[in-house]
Amino acid sequence: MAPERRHTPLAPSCATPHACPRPVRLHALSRARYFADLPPAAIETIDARMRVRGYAEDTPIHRVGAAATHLYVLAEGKVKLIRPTLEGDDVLIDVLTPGDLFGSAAALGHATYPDTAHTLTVACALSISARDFRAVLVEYPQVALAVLDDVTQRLEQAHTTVRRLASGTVEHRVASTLLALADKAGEPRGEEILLQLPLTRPDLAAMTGTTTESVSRTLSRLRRAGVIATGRRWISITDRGRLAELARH
Amino acid sequence: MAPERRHTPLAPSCATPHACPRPVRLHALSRARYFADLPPAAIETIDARMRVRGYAEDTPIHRVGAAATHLYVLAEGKVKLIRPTLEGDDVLIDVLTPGDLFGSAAALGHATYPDTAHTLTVACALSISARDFRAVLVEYPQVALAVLDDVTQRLEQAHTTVRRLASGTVEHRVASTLLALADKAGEPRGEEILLQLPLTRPDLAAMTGTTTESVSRTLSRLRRAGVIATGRRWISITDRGRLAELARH
DNA sequence: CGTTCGTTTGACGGATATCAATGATTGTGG
DNA sequence: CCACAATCATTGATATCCGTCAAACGAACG
Repeated sequence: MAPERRHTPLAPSCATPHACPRPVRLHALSRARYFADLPPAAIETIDARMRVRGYAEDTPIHRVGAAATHLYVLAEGKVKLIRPTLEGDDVLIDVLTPGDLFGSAAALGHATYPDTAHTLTVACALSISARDFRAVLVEYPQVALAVLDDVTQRLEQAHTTVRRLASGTVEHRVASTLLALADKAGEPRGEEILLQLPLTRPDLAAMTGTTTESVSRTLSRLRRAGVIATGRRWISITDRGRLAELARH
Repeated sequence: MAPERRHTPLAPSCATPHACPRPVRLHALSRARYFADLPPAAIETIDARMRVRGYAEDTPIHRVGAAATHLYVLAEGKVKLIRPTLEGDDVLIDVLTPGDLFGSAAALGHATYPDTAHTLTVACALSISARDFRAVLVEYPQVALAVLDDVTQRLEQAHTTVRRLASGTVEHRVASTLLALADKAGEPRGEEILLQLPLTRPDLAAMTGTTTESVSRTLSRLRRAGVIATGRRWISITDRGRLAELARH
């Protein structure tokens, strides 16, 4: 079935944690969609108010229930947003990629974070206090508009997720979740699209509202159908068209 | 079981459609959280850029796929946001109450609306073109912050909905959906909380990701347990504590 | 009074959660 | 370099929840 068997095709998380030198910071800032259109001087000003920190793989950046003091902009790596249910199991709300804003509860005067941000890979995030953030928004209205655009887009995305979860069979949900992930964090590898995420079966189950076993069974079926290739903590999409077909019908 | 049987306890939608006189408009504007803190002069300025329209019950305000030209602020009534799945059935994404912003795709440069806004009751909405809206945001940074707060809050809400849909049985989802609705549109009626919404079983099914029949069965069970009282297009919560119990456990 | 729409209930089969065990991959320490 | 432990993934068997089909019922409206 699968042309060949590979081991961990994911690019190694070789970036050194806890090291984000100033050029990297500035680059990250200018790449973040909020600041892309600002003059370099303004970016420097904003940079002065932000702090940078690197995080190792599988590390919490902020935890649910903790005091919400800072906002974050993801500069490098992938981060998952998880929200605990009252029964103890977590739901994977969203996967963040560089440029995404998170921890925005802080800007709202919320006392605590409603969810936990957890690194999937080695990551680097910029943080800014809620007060400073609001000051920047007032000072640069175009930034406020850009942030608003981003959050609105995320809201759309969340609504799409709601639609996804509310409809269809496990196979539908898994297929369309894989497509969404491919769009967000997929990397073309010749014919296939490799999901550059160390996602486990429990992670996928938490995203699709099902169980580890059902996800495994579904992926096995898709693998036998030649639509995807999977391994330990990685998934590659070999037939995007057919996958979209399965998600839709 | 139920102490007494009532017919349509919902307050009649007696407001005259298509009539939103200027004082009502100004009141609505100042009540909308975006403009609450602005001086009256600023509110008048903004009002000048907005148009008002009344809508009859069960009427679309904007349809999915239509050109996204305007944003709306709900001034009166209740509106549901629905998004069609590719299979034809709709998913009820959110229920809007006065003060809520919707149609915000227009502000993002999206060509078309990603969802349909449909009135549940007689309603009144203010509309403003995307261009004018952005102008207002630049002119009044505090408004931009307020709007950002609102959208962020809605994002949180959407994430909560995702969590709800991704976990538990139909009974869990129905119970927690009822609680969310009670918080948003509930009206205390002595001991009980009446949901001031003409929600049908299909509507609830579209919110909880299940079928009309399953919703009906679940509600019947809850009714027999004395937790709620139901009728044609209305639901009342008689034992909020127990309902929360069912949603949690 | 009859029609219509919303709701309820029953029966049945299939999808899926659950329980349980096995297999595969990675990393660790000898 | 190998063996072991730990983690992740897979597969099977079974019970059950829930979606589907079908029919009857009740309230609202003209």
